[in-house]
Order: sequence, then C-alpha cells, then structure tokens
Amino acid sequence: MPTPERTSLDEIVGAAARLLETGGVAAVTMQAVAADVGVKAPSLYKRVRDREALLTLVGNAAADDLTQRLDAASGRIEDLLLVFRGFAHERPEAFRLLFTTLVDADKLAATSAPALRATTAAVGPEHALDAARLLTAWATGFVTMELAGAFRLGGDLDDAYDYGIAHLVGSLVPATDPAE
Amino acid sequence: MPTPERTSLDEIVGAAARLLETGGVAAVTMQAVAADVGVKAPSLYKRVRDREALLTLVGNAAADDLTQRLDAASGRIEDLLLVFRGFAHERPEAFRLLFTTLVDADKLAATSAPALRATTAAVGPEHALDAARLLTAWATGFVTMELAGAFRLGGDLDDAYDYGIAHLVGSLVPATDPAE
DNA sequence: ACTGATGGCTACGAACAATAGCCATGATAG
DNA sequence: CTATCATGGCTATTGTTCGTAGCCATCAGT
Repeated sequence: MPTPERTSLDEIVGAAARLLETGGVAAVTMQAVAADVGVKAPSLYKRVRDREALLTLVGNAAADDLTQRLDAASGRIEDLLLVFRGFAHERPEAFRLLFTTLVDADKLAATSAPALRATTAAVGPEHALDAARLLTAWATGFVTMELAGAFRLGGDLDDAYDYGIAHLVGSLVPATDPAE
Repeated sequence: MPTPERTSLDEIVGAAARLLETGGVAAVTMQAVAADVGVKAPSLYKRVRDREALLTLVGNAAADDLTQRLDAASGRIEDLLLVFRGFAHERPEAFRLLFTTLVDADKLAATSAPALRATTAAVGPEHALDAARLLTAWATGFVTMELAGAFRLGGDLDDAYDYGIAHLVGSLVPATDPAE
C-alpha cells in the first residue's frame, strides 16, 4: 500500500465503541472517532461508508462479543442468563444498540444459539425453540427495563433477576420431568 | 395573549408523534414539526425547550397512551399482554422510544400498574410484584426482539406469543392447573 | 389611544455529515 | 535505479440541523 496507513478499520470501530459507551450514541461523531485514532474526519470515509455504517459495525461487533461470552459460558441456563445481564451492565450502550434496526438481524439472531443449545439439552428439541425464545425475551426485557429505570417499585433487582431465573427454569424443566 | 397563537403544544407533540411513526426518530426534526403545524422552526422554542424535550413529551404521551389502553382492557392477564403487543405493533417507533433514557421513568413505571393489579388478583399481593415483573419483562423483550427482527428461526410469531402467554400464566397459577 | 407582554418571524452562528479534489507516499514494473 | 500510479490522508467546501438573538405585529387591559 502506497501511503502509510495511520489507522485501521478495527481501530476505528474500537474507538467508536469506546465513545459510544462513555457518552452515548450521540457522542460517536465522525470527528471524535477520527481524533481518537489520530486522523482527520474525512479520512474515515476511506474505510467506512458513513456514520450509520460505522454504528452498524459497532453493533455487529457487540453482538459477536455477546455471542462469544455466551459460548464461553458453562452452558447451564442460569449461567447464560447471568452472562447476558453481565454484558448489558458492562456495555449498556452497546446493548441498547443491539435492538436497533442498525445491527444485522442475523448477527443478533446468532446470539440465541447458545440459549438454543441449552434449552435443547434441558427440554428436548421439540420445545427447545419455544423455551429459548421465552428465556431470551424475558432476559432482554428485564435488562431493557432495568437500563431504562422502569423498575421503580422497590426490591433488589439482583434478587428479582434470580427469582425470574429460578421461576422460568423451574417452569421449563418440570414440564418434561416426572410426567413424561 | 397578544399575538394570535397559530398552534399549541398538543398540536406540536402530535405532529412530532406522527413524524416519529412515519420516518423514525431521525425524521422528527424541528423544521419538519414546525412545517407540519404551520409555523417556522424557531417558533417551536417558545413552547419547547429543545428537541430532546420534545421527544420526551412524545415519549411521555406514548406511555400515557399505553397505560390508558391497558386500563381499558379487561384485566385478564392474557388480554393485557395482547393489548401491550398490539400497541407495539401499532406504534413501533413510539414503543422503542419508551425504553430510552428520554422518557420519564415514572411514566414508564406507571405502565405496569394494570399488570400489578392483574397479578395481585391472580397470585396474591405477596408475589404480585415478582409476577408483574416477570410478565412485563417477557412481553417487553419479546416485542423488542420482534421489532428488531431477532426471531429468525421460523415459526409464527403470533403463535409463539400465545405460547409464551400460556406458559407464563400457567407457571404463575399452578393452582388453577388441571393437574393439581 | 397607549402600553406592554407575547408569539411569530428573519437572520445568524455553531456543530456535524459528507463530498471534491489535491498531495504525498511507497510498492512495483521496467 | 527510476518512473508509474494506486491509495491514504489532508484542506476546503457544501448542506443540514439545532438553537439563539433580536425585531415586529398583535391584542388585553388600563
């Protein structure tokens, strides 16, 4: 390559992700990202089509990050749910970005694969999809509402999350347990 | 009032809500709103502090709308959940706005009151809060993921929602189950 | 009629996204 | 060893949007 490259796409996405987390999506301006990686704003357009595409890359990377964490977890349903909430607490802005139209639906759906494996093991292939959707929907909603401050009627949210886990897992397993 | 008023705060919020739903949050620019209500953009600032405040008003109104619909519903848990999803389908952009930091957490939390009444009737005051959180979190997550296109593994989503309702309600009220 | 508070307006400045077009660099062909 | 040229970065610029400043017109109440 001719002119020496002073940055890279990965570095740009990384800088954007950091800005996102520290100042929200409004803080990830092309100028701020450029300054962070040591170039001027117009140079970013050599690597990224526009700001929206950059945010998509950040969202996709966040989805990959989440998928990787879930893959690395034990595979126990309880652990998956805890890892999921842990990700949301660690990277709340990235988590919010996930459920925007910006990030690829495929990447987002891939996030559910570990859950599907866990539910297949727990309730069998027949009800695995329904069970996985139940769990992922609940966890997503719980964290979304938590981050929005929608839980205002008291009580410890860690306990509430644990309660939900216990209740949901309990409701799934006995279905196939003694009866069948 | 001296100069005749050509618009009102309600009209402004209504126009912003319409623009939001037709073009997403990016489409609700001060100029577009102003044009819609028949004034120039700077005139809006006589009634609204800034764009963020306007979006907050839209979000708060949406929360009120949702609360009103839930209040008008039958009170059966199943109906509440269907009304909730119906609102999200009818006003998807407003629904997304609800779980932003923009809308007042109090308004958002007020949305849960009908659910809390229903769960109190169903499982008693002791577990009503846990049950309400379980239901609202699941419904919120389901719809959020649905709107984001995160459900890609096939199956009818209406059926999946019904399945979730049946499963969750069944898990809350095992006393009414035929088995026991 | 006069005064004054108020809503709307034009004009403007600042921030940002994105494009146009130039320049410097260095890999590669001869 | 030199000429070529594709490429990354830069400055300059345009268009859009938010938000403010400051003026003008309009009526309510004296």
